[in-house]
Amino acid sequence: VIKDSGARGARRRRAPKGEGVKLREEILNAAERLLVQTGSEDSVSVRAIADEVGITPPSIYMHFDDKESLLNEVCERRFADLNAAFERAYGSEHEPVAALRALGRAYGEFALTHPDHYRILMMTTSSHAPSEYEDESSQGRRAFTQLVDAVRACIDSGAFPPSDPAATAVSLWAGVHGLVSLLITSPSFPWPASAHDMIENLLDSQLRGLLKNPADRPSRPLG
Amino acid sequence: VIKDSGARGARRRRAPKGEGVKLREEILNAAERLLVQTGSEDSVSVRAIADEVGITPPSIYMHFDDKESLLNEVCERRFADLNAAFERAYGSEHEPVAALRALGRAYGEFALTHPDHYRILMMTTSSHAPSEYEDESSQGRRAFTQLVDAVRACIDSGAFPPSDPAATAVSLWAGVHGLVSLLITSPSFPWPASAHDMIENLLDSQLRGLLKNPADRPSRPLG
DNA sequence: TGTACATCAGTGAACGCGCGTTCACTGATGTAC
DNA sequence: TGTACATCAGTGAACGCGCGTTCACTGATGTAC
Repeated sequence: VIKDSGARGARRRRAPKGEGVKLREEILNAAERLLVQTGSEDSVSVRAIADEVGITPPSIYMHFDDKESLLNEVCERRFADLNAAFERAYGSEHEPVAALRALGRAYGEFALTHPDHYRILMMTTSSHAPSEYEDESSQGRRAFTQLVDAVRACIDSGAFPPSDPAATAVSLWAGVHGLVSLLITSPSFPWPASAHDMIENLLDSQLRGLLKNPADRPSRPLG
Repeated sequence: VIKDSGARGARRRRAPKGEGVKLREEILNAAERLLVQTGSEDSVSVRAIADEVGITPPSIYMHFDDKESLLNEVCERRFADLNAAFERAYGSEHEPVAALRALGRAYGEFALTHPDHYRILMMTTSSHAPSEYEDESSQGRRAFTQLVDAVRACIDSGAFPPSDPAATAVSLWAGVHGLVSLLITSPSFPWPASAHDMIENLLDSQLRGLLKNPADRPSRPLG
């Protein structure tokens, strides 16, 4: 049996000195691509990643200690994206409540645009990120801190009555997270409206519940 | 090597005629026990279940077509429990808003008492229950219908303004589901309060956002 | 410009593992006589 | 009450599979002379 020397069988050109980082990057991208395609962490095997890149499995270990640290890095990268989206959204509004709402919308959009990343980041007890939240500087902590700050701004402006901003932030986070994670988990559920409309409806009623004077709210039809 | 004939090595007494159902039940219980202990569907292998029961793996196939239908049955059983808890909670209150609140509380309690079942039921895209919600008579559908009915009662009583009860039910479901699923997924997150307090706080602000006249609400301290 | 050589990115083969499932079988239970 | 026999619940061994990881190696790249 003679191996054909086409693209499939071709041996990878060895990376020149100092360009090993390139392959490392390629591996991360491939892992991410597979995660999106299969939608399950379990299907992303070291072998599959190597195949996707066009290298052999052992090569992975030149660039990563083990599978866990590889996936860990993929996740941190995506969390950084979420933070970027948060900053864009928050910067786009000046009124504190509107800015808070923009955060909620951005969060939901992020989740529904990257459902597979979202599932891995937020819907699994990731063994490979044991101290995700313990590390003050982690991307996850940064995102939550920004949400708390946004709630505090609403309290400071007098739009919300005084209360623990962290507790309120948790309620808001819970609402949007709950909705998007249900949408991701159960797409075949008979949802009463589009994802977008349900997110807006949820933010409506959540923010109304938080306002000091609900009559102040920017009016939106409900019925 | 002589096998000791103690409890370990003892061959199982063959079930007498008509009592095959007993072993079937034992298998389901063992699968459930393992699910709770390991907290992961992946660790519940056919071999582990057989071991837990004290039989050999092939015996499983006398009672179930395959692993999938076994796990499917375990899940439906737990959903039935949720429905029972719903009925108890709803029956315990006569005022519609209080009854709705009782449902929310019961849901959260169910999730936090059986976190591993909850994860499997509500936090994974269960390949083994593809038509969970399409089947009108499924336990999952029953639970959601009860929630919608409770919301409708609030609207009918005049406590909530007229709106689509299903859409409002989704918002409430999202909130409590979001909170408990975050608690389950990220126990090491620096939560600002106890699970119980956060659920109450969430229900407070959610219900306040839904009431026609928020001043009517049963007063609870917030600060 | 030409040659010998060190480096080290990537390879090929293999390891031990646990998985779901199958198959021909064993042997206690219950029945027919 | 005693014996021959059919049933069928549960067994033991094996199947093929994909997994993460290891190891000694190969051979193109880049360098020293």
